[in-house]
Amino acid sequence: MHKYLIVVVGPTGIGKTKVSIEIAKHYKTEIISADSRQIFKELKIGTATPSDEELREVKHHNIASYSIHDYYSSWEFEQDALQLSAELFKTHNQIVLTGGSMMYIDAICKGIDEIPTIDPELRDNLMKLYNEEGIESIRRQLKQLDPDFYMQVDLQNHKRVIHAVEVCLMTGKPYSSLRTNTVKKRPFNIIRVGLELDRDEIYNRINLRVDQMVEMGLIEEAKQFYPSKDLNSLNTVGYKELFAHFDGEYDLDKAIELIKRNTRRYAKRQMTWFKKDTETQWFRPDEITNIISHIDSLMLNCDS
RNA sequence: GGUACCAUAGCUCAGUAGGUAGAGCAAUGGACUGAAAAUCCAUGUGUCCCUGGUUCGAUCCCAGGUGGUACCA
Repeated sequence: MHKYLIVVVGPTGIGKTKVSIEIAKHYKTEIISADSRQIFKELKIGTATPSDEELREVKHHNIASYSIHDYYSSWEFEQDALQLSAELFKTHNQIVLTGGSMMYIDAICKGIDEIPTIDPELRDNLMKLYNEEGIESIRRQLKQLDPDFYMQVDLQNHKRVIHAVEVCLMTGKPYSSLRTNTVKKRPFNIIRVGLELDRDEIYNRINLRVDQMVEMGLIEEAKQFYPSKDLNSLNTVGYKELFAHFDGEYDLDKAIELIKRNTRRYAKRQMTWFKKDTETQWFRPDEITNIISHIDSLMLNCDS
């Protein structure tokens, strides 16, 4: 009997939680979340973390397991998720992986290259340089340290340029030499299920969900973390707009409008990313039966 | 019922001394290998309300309609 990782992807707000619970219940298994913000225990309302009831229905992993003050990235996620899946596959043939964090999904399905974690001081220094002198000085460094990558990177994107430079400085090697461009072998099969709806429907759901978050106390939740607003973990839709509102940049209605807009844009980016994968089979979130039979037929094919 | 004003992009509006049009917001397409709910790039989508008239040519001028708003009855 083979092992299967059932990966459920789709834009934010489309109903991944519900569908993945149904799938997990059907196969009597557990869920690994691939969500870069639900992983923080402090963030509940603004990240639409599954409710206590939902968490009781099916065991979820990688939800509320770190603090917003911890350093966490897709590398840590790859490690965590692989270890977890190995553990779960001892007693299950299927595991459900669900989440909207595109790079986290890739980290477990394809793997990411081994690169050392960047010394925070080094990153701060480069960031300072960027803020003081602009992107040009960072670009110059990259051109010298890794001319190959300089040619392919988006030179307007300071995060990419800075990251390449910090990797070069950290390892003493060109960043491009560490990029293997390979997909890592995994000890399990991957079945990809995508959830989709008409754009209008997704956007309506998002707008509605934001209003519900506000009713549930999103503003109070954000207020609580205002002192830590510069943390990367809080550079998050739903919080950053409220922080700006607390700073007096605009009124509350405007903040809520921006949360809706930025969530919509996030959903669009997710769709662009997920649509690229040609192996994903797409369903409406209410087609549970079809989804299960699709998974069953893929497994049957593989096992025979 | 009368008078006035308005009707242009999804929304709010600008504009054309007559040569089929442009801002803001919203939106759309895309990139993505350790910050990824992050970060970055590109893009104007239009029966200029309808029907006639004048004109080489009308979104613009004229007439009539339709819809809206305000005021007067």
